[in-house]
Amino acid sequence: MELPSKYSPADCEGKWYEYWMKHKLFHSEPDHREPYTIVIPPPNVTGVLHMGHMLNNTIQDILIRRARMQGKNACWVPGTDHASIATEAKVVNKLAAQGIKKSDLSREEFLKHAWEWTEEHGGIILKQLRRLGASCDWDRTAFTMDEKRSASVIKVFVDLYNKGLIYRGLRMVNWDPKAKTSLSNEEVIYREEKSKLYYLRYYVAKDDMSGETGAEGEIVHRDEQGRRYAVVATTRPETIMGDTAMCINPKDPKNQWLKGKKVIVPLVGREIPVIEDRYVDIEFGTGCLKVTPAHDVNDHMLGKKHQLETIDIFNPDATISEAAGLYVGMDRMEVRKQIAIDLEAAGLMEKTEDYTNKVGYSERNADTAVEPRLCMQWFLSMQHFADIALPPVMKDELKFYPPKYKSTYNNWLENIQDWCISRQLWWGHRIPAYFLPTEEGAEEIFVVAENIEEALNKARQISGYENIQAADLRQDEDALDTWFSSWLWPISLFDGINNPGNEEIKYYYPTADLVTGPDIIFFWVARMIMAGYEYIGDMPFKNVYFTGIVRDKLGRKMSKSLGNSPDPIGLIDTYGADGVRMGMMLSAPAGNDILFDDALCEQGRNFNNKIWNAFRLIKGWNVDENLAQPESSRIAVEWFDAQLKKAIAEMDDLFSKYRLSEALMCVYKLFWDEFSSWYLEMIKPGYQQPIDAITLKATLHYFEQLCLLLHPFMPFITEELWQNIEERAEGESIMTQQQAKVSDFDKQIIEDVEEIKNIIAGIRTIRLEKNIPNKNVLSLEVSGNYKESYASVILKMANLDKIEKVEAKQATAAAFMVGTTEFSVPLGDMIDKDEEMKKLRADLEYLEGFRASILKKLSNENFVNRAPAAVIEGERKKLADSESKIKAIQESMAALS
RNA sequence: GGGCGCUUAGCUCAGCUGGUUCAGAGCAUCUGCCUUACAAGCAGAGGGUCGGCGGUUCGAAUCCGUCAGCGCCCACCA
Repeated sequence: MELPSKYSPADCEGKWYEYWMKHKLFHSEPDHREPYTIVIPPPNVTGVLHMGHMLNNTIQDILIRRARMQGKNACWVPGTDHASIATEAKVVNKLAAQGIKKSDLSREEFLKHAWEWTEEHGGIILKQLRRLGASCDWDRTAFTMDEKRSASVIKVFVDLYNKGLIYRGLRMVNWDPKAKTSLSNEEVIYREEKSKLYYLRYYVAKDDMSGETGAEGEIVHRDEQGRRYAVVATTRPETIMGDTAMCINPKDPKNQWLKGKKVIVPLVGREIPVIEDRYVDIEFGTGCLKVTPAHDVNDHMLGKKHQLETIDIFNPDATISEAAGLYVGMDRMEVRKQIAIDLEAAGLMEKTEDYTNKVGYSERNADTAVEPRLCMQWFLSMQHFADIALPPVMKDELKFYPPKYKSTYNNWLENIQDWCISRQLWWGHRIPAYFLPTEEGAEEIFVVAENIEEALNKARQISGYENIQAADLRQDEDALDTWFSSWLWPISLFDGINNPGNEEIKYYYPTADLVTGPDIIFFWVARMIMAGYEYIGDMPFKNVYFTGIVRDKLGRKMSKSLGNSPDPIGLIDTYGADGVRMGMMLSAPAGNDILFDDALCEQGRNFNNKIWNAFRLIKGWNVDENLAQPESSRIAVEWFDAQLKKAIAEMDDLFSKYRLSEALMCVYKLFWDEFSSWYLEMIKPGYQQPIDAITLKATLHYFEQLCLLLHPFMPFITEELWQNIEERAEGESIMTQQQAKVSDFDKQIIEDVEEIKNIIAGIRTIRLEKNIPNKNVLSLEVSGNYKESYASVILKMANLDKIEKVEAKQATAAAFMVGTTEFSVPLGDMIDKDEEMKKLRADLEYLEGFRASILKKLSNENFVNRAPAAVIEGERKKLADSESKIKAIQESMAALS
């Protein structure tokens, strides 16, 4: 068989993925084996693969493939999320491009467009995951809005409502004026922004202009006519139309004179009372606060406390409403500019100052500032859920990797606020609440039920509505927050809501690991834990692996606007899926941000070639059944066995700690350094010479074992090579082979060979320094002890003709030390005495310094008296070693001169 | 304002229940090699007083304090 010298991913990847699919190797059914389940964090149905997905899914695939190769029944369930607000926004934009306005469509018409869009773009991302090699059980592909998942959501809503945990109320919520929907607190991102602080004049109403000077410390403003006014500092002058009070701190000496007065809202001319509340910070601005109960969370709180009127001056799209009386129809941002000009012109603007404050933005509409708005919404009471979800994490029953996120989690749950679950959107699960017809202005009456029939039944039990018909019921227009379906994901995927206690949920739940980003710890992770305990009574997953954020090599977030986000599929085309997977993993310790660089994929690709070429070498050998196994090969085989077992133990430990990049590095070094650079060189027959059967068999076995260890990281090339190690039956795959289990190994031989390697390296260094080609045969002389039983390996690896024990080294030999033994290579007149002397002197100097420092330590009474015996013993040994080395060097120097 | 975390070779990071597995790894760099597995490679080499200062200790990258810089999360100062 003739193999090319470079591995070609394109020739292998598609082929083997199809093979795996054809033989249903990703599919899982409950059986007697231990289950190992991962549910994918469902990407947005219309999304495309980005680097974050690549990282996340590479990790999941590594975990799932490894579990499979350890005899577990591995099940990785894929799916997509309907992402209500994001998808709806995309559909709205697409329709707008076609000249269709959402407001011109009925709900049904809009949903038809949305489904079309979903079907057109849906699942692209899942197809892309196949290029990565993701071994998902595609037969189980789910969608958060498919039939089962939708039924689960509705059932849970009704259940929680019946439990009294869901309620409806008029609250101040975060309002996205672009999407015209409410948002949960978690969906608001605060950004620091440069703005202005406007100081406005609020004249005192019906001012008698008395009170020449107030009490001590009072500050009374007067204009040219002597009229008194208060100054209010605000960042939002456009909301003054909604002012219904001015508030001062009752203890504020500056503003005592305002007590009990009324002031006039500038421009608007309305009189509002001055109220007193200790909420107001005396030190901030002038100590006077304008109160706009409809448009600020704190003002709303003040409004309720002091029974203030609420004037909502905004329309849902944040243009000014009729109620404002001024600037009606204008956008809030425009009004801010205009009103500043008008206030200035009217002499009502005292001054402006530059100011930095935090403005909330919608997570999905990054350019739209969120507006606090009072409206009727549905909420989920969270205290109950916090109570059940906090302890298991704090007690490490459910583990977080890295554990630092426990504090974040704890912090959020201890300050939990109710979850606003309704969204004024159409794309999503419609809230199963049905309103009964009522008189205009009367309190609303509704029933919550899984479907219209049940709703009708419930409605008919309400007095006065015994004869109500389905057509009289009006379902709530709102949809549920996307996360209200995602939080059920680990349960609903196995139909555990609709069909509690079914075989699948019993078998696959709790899942093993969740792999996700820390950015959705509140949105999703915490809420899944809540739903898990509420509905199954158990954790949804045993471990959470938080990945970092993928950044570019300069540490910047990847973003479209920066153009620093590589196209994942393009990367796979260039470096191969295995190369890219390795590139991702090489720099991804759990929880750390990863600084992605193409060079890492290149390293991955290079590693592929290394593996490929090692295989070419082994495959190229001819076996001679009559050939005896050389001693050096016997040692090599024995040594590598230990080395392999050692690495397996290390990897096992690293995997148990979710240190995947270190596990990869471990097998990387095992393959490249130990196997390729040492083992293969030790057993390599001379050019065109045959190899003995025992060594070849062992080597093929080791190669296969290495492939098994590498497979979770690089599935394609390992399958390709595994299939070529020997003839395999159709349907067989490396995927389903079992990796070797951890076992004891010979530590001594590893230690011994390390010493032998040092001797070989010493000789190689001499060759390099003296410019002696590898093919020139040298001899080695030893003064002292060394592991003679390994002589055959040294002879072969260093190309020596003999190793002789001598009393003292020859004057014309280049020497080096390994441990306390001196080795030398006689070089005759090739030696440069001065050069050699210089080197020896430097070594001597270093050793003498070293000895001095130990002597100093050992003569320190405190040290000798207090340090443990073992430590002192160690120091004594160091001293003895250094002294024998010094002696050897002095002898060499004497011989040279 | 509250909380969490980070600072170790040029880069990315490991080590942090104190002492020969303590100064490490990978990449990058430098030197010499196109030696028939691999130049996407081989063989060698150099490189850090572990952010600053103070303390505890016989002994500190490791524990304590403090300062500086960086990052993240939470919070209603207009």
